[in-house]
Amino acid sequence: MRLSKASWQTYKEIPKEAEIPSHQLLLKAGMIHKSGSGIYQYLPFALRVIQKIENIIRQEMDAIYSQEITMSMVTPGDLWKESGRWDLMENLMVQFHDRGGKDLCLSPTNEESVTDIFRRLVKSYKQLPVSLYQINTKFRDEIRPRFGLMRGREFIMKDAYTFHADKESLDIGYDEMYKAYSNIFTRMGLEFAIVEADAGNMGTNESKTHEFQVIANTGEDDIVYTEGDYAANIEKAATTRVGLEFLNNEDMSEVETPNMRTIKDVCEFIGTKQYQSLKSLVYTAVWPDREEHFLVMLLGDDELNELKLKNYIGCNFLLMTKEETMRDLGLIKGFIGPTNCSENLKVIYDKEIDLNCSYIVGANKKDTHLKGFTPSENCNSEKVQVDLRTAKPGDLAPNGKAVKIKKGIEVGHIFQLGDKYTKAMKAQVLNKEGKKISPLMGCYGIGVTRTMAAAIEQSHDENGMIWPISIAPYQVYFAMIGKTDETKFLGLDIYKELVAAGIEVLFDDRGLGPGQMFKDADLLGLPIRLTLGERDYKVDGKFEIKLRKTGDTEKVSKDELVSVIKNKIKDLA
RNA sequence: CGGGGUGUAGCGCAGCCUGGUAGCGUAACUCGUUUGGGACGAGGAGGUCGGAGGUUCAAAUCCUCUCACCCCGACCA
Repeated sequence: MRLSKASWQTYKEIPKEAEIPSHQLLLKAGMIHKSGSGIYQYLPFALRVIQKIENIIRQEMDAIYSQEITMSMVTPGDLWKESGRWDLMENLMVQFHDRGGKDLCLSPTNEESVTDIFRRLVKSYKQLPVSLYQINTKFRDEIRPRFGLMRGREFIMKDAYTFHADKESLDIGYDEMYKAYSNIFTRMGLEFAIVEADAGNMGTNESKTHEFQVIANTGEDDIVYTEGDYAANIEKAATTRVGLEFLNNEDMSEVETPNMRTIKDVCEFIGTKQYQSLKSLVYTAVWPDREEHFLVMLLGDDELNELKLKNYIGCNFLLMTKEETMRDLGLIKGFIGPTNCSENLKVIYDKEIDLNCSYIVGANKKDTHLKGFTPSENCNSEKVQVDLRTAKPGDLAPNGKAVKIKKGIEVGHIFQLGDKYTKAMKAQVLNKEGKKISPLMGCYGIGVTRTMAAAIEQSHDENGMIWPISIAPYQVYFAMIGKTDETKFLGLDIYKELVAAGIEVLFDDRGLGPGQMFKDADLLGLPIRLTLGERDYKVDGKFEIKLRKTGDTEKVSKDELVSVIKNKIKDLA
């Protein structure tokens, strides 16, 4: 592309709404425009990145014999009613109706559509497994869109779906997809981690599910990992603590703790370690038809992992219990404990708590704590023990190594769905015995536009983006400095020669000052910058090649240009 | 939805407290000089001050309502 023919505008100042590097740089480099909250226009250079990402995905999907399809973005409400998600996803979906009053929605995901395709297409186990994918626009009316492309409402996603006769086949399909995903993100030049994840509403507890996380400081997810062989999303990570020394079987007594509402205050006052006390949290679990209240007990210096609690309870959502409800349950805020409270309150202990040891807890009495509280002796309610705590650095992973935590951006997620949709939508096939079975499904997503943003988050500097060559909008930024016809002809010649050699070149023939071109080049972050400077060229007849990532430069003569650049491209790949 | 914040030219901001009819920087436009890190000079253009209502002789400014957007939480590729 010649910039003199292109529509491209960069900016010196960036809209204040952009807070993270990818959002700021995409706007500054004129690659995207916002058209509404969480909705963006992709301008030419962004589109080129997107297309490159898509093509890598296509190649890797093709390699595992997944077939590309395109499902409609608008889907009929009837399909969603069959699966039961029409009402369930009401808040996430934009729902509307046509002139005939028929319900429609903008697809936030496509399990229903693909299952519908499947049930019309496949009648026999002999046709299994089936693997289909699409790369398409999704719309999710997110509660809070943010960070530009990182969490948009409209975004591009690759979603793949597989159908299998049995679990064994599903596992094989899942592993293939797992490997394909590894290849995809590796080829994109991204540093990423594959982590054990929480299945959320998508699957059951036995379903395998992994997330692909691009490592970046601005990531929204915490990844708990050890060197080598363990990585899990903090939502899921089940680690254990080390070096705890609990007190044994003390007698229980009341301690006056006026106005000491934090564990820190109480423990300092009594002179114990924070983990020798128990933290009491009150949660209300909500189902469509009922509510239940829970008292969650954790070691004093641990934090609750709400997702673990929600998964254990199996409710629709979880709320902090309201103050008046707490009063009804006999709980005094700041001094809550598992004694003297209502029978309507179910007590759950975190698994790190040794029920036979003694702790400081709230006494459910104003300005009072209990010392020497031993769950097995001083509490008559049922003692349920579950892993509820949030993993911390230094904990031990299942492999016995101490874990660390780093930030990640979830760019891919693979799930085993089971027969949830095939059952609900009666997508059945005949097995060998001629009996109807509901095939097992897997679903596999990649956030294409999010991946573009994640690549920037991972790789940029104060001057702009630094693209991995496999997804850069172009491979080479060719800056031409000089105004004489001679230089212009030379530049155009070189440009044509490079293009003819199959190199992707962005030719800056705008005739701007060198500073402006270099600033734009750095901002756009193409891996290789080629400069034709009239002044220098007259002296030594050479061009300059500079690498965006390292800043290394070298001088090259005209005849070597194509071969040197081709080698650089190879080195960068 | 709860909490916090912002809306004035494409973008970044000042003006608002103490009402008098809008300004700075930058980008974009024209002319000229510049050409290895956003260069300089000159000229011109661009705004229903988010919207509605109210107070007032007079509202960007004060009052009421409303909308949009951003940030913190639940959601997720």
